[in-house]
Amino acid sequence: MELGTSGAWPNITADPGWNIPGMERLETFVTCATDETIYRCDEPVRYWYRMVSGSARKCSMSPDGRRQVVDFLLPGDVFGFGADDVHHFSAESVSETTIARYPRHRILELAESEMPVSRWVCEMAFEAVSRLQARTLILGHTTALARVSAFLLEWEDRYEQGTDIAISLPMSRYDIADYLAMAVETVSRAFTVLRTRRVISFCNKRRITICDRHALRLATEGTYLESLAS
Amino acid sequence: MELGTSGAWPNITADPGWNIPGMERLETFVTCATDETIYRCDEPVRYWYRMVSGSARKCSMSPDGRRQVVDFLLPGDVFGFGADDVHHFSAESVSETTIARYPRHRILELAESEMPVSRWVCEMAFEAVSRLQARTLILGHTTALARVSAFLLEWEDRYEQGTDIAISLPMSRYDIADYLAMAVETVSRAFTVLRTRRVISFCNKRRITICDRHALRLATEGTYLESLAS
DNA sequence: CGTGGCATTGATGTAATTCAAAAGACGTGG
DNA sequence: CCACGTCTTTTGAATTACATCAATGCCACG
Repeated sequence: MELGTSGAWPNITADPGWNIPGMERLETFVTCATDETIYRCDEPVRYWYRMVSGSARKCSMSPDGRRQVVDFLLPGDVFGFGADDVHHFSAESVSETTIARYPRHRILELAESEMPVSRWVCEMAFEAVSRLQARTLILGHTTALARVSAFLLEWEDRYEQGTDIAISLPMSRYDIADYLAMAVETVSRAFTVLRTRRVISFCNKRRITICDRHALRLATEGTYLESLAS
Repeated sequence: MELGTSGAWPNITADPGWNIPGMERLETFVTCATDETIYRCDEPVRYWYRMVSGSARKCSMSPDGRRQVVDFLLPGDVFGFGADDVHHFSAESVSETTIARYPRHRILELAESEMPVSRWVCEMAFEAVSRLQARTLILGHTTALARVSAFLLEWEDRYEQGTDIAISLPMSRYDIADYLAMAVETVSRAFTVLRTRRVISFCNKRRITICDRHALRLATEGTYLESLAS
């Protein structure tokens, strides 16, 4: 999945449904270092984007300065698209990232004549819907432990790491907190509880292994692992 | 917007982008009383639906019995669609409702040949995305008062009630609680705080007027109206 | 006129935020 | 290589806000 940093690009045939005729002529690749801005809120939508490697976050800023992470983006995810012609969120890279981008108006033109492109746009939208719905269910949990557990299960599910057992969390605890709408300290405490009860273990602070998947699932329901307090 | 209960149906020309050639032959109308099931979770997707009048909710049930309201549906909203062929949520009417429904496979067939239909499907998906994103921002608020205030503002925005000043909340406090992921009592207390501080006023329990829109907006940021406690 | 579902209110315990501080990770430049 | 500063993560103590339990009021409906 890692494609390197720049220069000549191999064909992206790894992503299913990705060899859409006409699309490859529209795509250009860009690379981002960590914490670079991909697009800003209120900016006109010039491109649609597809994650090739790395990870990114989609954010919203409240007038009072609070940040919300609306979505984490992983390879295969298409983002920055929609009916509207201005971005309602900003997007930033979380780690070193490569992104394919497509001029918006040319995609829309192409979608008018090319049915496969049109169908592809639909599929992308459907995927975005299901990702957002999954996210809604996570945020719907009332306790901190349930939310963090649900987040880990979602992340494990989305983050296909090949045969690797450990899963990497490229984002900071702050990012996770802003994603789950809770304080950083609470996120950290939840991780600590899960670790001390041997539900997860740390390779390092941003790499974990899920030891007891069943306990994690129970934790999302708030039944097992009652609270953060011992 | 009220179309009556059955019999001959007028042309639905009120909804923008709604006279799609070929679509009207697919649509049939159904009416629901309050709290009727439109479709169940895990059921195969036979139809896609469009709200004509009334209101509905899309729900998810946790294994432990907790309910989450994923979305409220209002006239114009299209729901129950997606790439998948089983429903991942259930849908129930909140009040007396009329719904237009379209056989799923025939829509998909039609979308293959008819570009306007394909474009329409995209538009519906985009709308669903923006609705879900708005919802995510609401759930992202940390305090109860902020969430309830954000909900009211969203609802006012979506619920176009013509020239009427008051806005009606057809759903129960339980529905709101399950939508905002909080306890019913907390929702009730938030309403009470907003009422006693003259930010909103009640016509009756399910009909309110927003008196101080500015204060409501401030409340979503958690700055004004510090807490539920006096 | 009672019954049952919905809504509100009060009292209490618990869990999460907040404030504060320390420890760990990481890079920079001496 | 180590000292230093900054950022991230963790932990502790105090406070606040929410969930829960319990009770009452409120309608609508039979």
